[in-house]
Amino acid sequence: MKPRKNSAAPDTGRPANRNGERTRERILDAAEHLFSAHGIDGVSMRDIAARGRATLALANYHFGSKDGLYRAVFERRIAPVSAQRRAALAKVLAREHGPPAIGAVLDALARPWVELRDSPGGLAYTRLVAREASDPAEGERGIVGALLDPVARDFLAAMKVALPGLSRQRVNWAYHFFIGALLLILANPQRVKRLSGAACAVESDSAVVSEIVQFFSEALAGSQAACAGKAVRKQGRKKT
Amino acid sequence: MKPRKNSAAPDTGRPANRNGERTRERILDAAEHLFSAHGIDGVSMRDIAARGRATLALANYHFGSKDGLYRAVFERRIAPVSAQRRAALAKVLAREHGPPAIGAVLDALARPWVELRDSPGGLAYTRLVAREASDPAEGERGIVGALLDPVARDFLAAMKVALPGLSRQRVNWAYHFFIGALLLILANPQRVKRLSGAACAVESDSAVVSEIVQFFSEALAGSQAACAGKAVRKQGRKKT
DNA sequence: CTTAAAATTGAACGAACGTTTAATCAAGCA
DNA sequence: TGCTTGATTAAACGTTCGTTCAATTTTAAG
Repeated sequence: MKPRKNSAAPDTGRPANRNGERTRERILDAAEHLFSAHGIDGVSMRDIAARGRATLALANYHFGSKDGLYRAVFERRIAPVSAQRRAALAKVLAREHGPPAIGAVLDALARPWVELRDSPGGLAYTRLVAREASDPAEGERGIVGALLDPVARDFLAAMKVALPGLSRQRVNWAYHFFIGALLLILANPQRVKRLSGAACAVESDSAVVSEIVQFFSEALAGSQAACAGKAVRKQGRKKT
Repeated sequence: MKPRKNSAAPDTGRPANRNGERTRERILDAAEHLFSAHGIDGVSMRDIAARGRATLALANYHFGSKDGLYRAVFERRIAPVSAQRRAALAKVLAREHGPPAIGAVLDALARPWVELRDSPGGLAYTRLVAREASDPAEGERGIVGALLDPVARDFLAAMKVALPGLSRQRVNWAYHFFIGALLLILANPQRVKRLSGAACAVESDSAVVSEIVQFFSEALAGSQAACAGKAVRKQGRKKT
């Protein structure tokens, strides 16, 4: 009678009511949009149910609680985008001659998110992820830690490989600065438009992510070259 | 009987109840802490009043409404920190020989915020500002636009002066990337700690802001040098 | 001391909140 | 056809929300 559980993989033998799946997704769409715009505490279950053309009780029936619905919104899209990021990273790391280019790593890190924005609801989802990752109370919910951190660690490791000349501290900081820049642009591009107007074309997400990747790539490549130069000048080795 | 108005400057002839001012500040302290931790919708007026050792009705008496209290929290600290930032910027721009150093501009931009964190409640305030600036609905409230944007435009102009070799687009993007990195570190350093552990010392705010300033300074100085080199090589002028 | 304004209180208002319950509907299977 | 099970509904649960009001206390001034 009562699922009351997140059925992330409904691969049970039961065919399950197809109509039920469709309403489930309608509610998820509504929740995704409203949560991303106003946060989990700024939206009521009634608002979500109404926007998803469903009953209040039905939303609780499918997701158990408001917190369950919030988590389900994240879990719905995380697998595909994480797979895309991992695949892009693997392709970058597959190069055999020399360390991977830092620009390619950063692109694999950010591009899947911005490509997600072209799909319906994708824009709202990226804003929701940005909101959650910036929330000081994020650790209590554990969503970021469970869904985003594993992939993040892979990219951190890849960045260290791509930047052998930089210290671990430097690479770590660079990662977090990069994520911070990306999240702010994803979450609130309105202020960029307000302050910079025509000087920054916020409309094209793809162009924006290219700008971020290029900026940080040049910064890190330059920093690594400077450090290598210092090392060569000081120690007289590492001529490869 | 009823003030119902924000008395930002209580310079009326009336001395006003001294005890009233103290409770006002107690309520503001409580609101600052709770709003920064859970957002405006994640906290009730009752929670705030209780933490400020005041009555629920008293909080509404002093600030009119929940939204008024939220705005009052921002307005209480914005003047000093903005003055500090403007003073620091003026000192940087006062140098007569050559354009100002970009690192000094960025330091004047970020340092007052991190210094604010040493005062009681300052840490909560910076997190609250970061939360508000990252909120997609920030434009509707207008707090950022009214209190933060004016100073931001001054720093944007100063950055263009400090980086004459870079295009306006590039400088604008750099500003927003810098703010994004800064806001994420201010709002949620827990994830940095979780992912990078001992590699990133999040404990010292001053060290963190130095790291950000250094990273972006080197990136921008390097980018400008590269562009200048290209220009010299291509066009053969601008030898000063 | 008197008095008016400011500060503070307890109590209540109606509305909205998340959650639950019991009943009904729709479908696949025996 | 009956039966089982998931999907869906209307209604209500008790709680908490922001706001308001009338009354009281505190303060500063005449």
